[in-house]
Amino acid sequence: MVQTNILIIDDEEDMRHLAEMYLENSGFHCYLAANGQEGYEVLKNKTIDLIILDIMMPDESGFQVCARIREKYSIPIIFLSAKGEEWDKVKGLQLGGDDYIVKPFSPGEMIARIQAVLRRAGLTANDTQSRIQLGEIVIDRMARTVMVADSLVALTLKEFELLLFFADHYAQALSREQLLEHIWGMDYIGSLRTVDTHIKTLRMKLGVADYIQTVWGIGYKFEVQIK
Amino acid sequence: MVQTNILIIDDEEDMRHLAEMYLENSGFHCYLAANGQEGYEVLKNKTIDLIILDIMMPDESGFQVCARIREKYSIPIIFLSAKGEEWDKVKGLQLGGDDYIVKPFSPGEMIARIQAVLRRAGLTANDTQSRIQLGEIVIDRMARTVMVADSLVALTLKEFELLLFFADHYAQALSREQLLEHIWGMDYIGSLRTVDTHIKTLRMKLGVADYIQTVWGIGYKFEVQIK
DNA sequence: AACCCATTTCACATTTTTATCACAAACTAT
DNA sequence: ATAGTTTGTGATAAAAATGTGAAATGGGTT
Repeated sequence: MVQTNILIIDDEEDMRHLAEMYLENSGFHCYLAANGQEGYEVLKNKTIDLIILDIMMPDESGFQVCARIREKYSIPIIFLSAKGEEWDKVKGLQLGGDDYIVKPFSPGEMIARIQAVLRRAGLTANDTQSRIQLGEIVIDRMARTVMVADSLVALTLKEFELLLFFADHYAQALSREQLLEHIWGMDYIGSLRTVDTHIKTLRMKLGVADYIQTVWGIGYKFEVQIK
Repeated sequence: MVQTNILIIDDEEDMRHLAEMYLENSGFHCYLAANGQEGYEVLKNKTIDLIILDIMMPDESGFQVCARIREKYSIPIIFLSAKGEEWDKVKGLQLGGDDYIVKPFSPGEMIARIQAVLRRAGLTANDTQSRIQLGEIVIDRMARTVMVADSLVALTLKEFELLLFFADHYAQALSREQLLEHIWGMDYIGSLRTVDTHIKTLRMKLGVADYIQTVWGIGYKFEVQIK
């Protein structure tokens, strides 16, 4: 079984090593680069499955580096952004299968995002591709079962798909429109509030811990709470 | 009827009994050992077909136990690992036909893995391997016969193929489309509901225990129920 | 042709899921 | 604090999916 190789490009040494530590701990193998130039060298010589790329870097910005990488490679890229202000810029870009993480981030968030992106890219994120674990929740895509704290929870079709979509977009705020479009289909005509009802039942079934947070004025976000 | 004997080596009592329950429910016979030493004793005195071995154990680690077992036996071993961090160690080992399961696992996943490993290991013209046992059901691929609770049950072609496909995709939710495509052929044109009728007759013939579950909005799933 | 059996289709009963509404509660901005 | 939004939720109606008995179809055999 082949290891997943991740290239981290960030000018801050501390951040590089922090990310490396998180990732190595979860069984990924890391290559580090302090700037775009070093990154290109690694890309030339190693097989990289995913790139984590800081946006704010002195010489070339992350966006510039991304553009240059994209000339030759279609490797998924996850952006790291330091401040909230850059979010929308990243959002603005239509990045396809890619994603972005805002600092500071938790190990769990980082791993979840990476797995989600790898899953979308069709790579085997973890060996049992069928299973996703998020906190006390274990989702089995193949069996279409969900276990919460080691006991099986029965979900309906829509509930299951909702949870799966949240898992694939871990820690991202998702609008009702987005959810309806991806789970119900873009031809869905009906009330946005339908989502609310399903969120309600999902919350109930997933138990006391509030995995699904309300993002006021936007929609919902799935995240494992840190106690 | 030939029983498949499985030896479970794990220091945690709860985990031993959980695994035992899962396995006994699927028609396997289990021996339990709390450490390597106890395991060796069982191996000396009993015929074991497969070993489930926890990696993280206080005295001897699972890896050490594995090495000692391998000096004398070539019985397939499935590792149990508790944390993500150990994955890559397991990955690193070239374990041949063996496998590993990451906790927490679902009953379905465990059974599916065991079946897969047994099938791979069974390349040694051992006629027991054309047999698949799932709970009270024993399927003989070669003879194309099915026994439920030790008595022969006559299945039609489609019923048998359906059951076989379920067995080969144990604990997976399968859509009517998937079933039609693989059993009837992808050129099949007709009602999806045809599947329902065959499920109905299969359910009837397999007896009271509900092996075939309905997965609402998707299709069906074959699984031995835990009482 | 008549028969047997497996397979498919159909129609209707039953069950489960989904969508909507109305009102309560929570939040935001002034 | 107050008005105006937005979200939470229980109840209920509507829709969709499944279970099932019976009838129709089809292929092969006597």
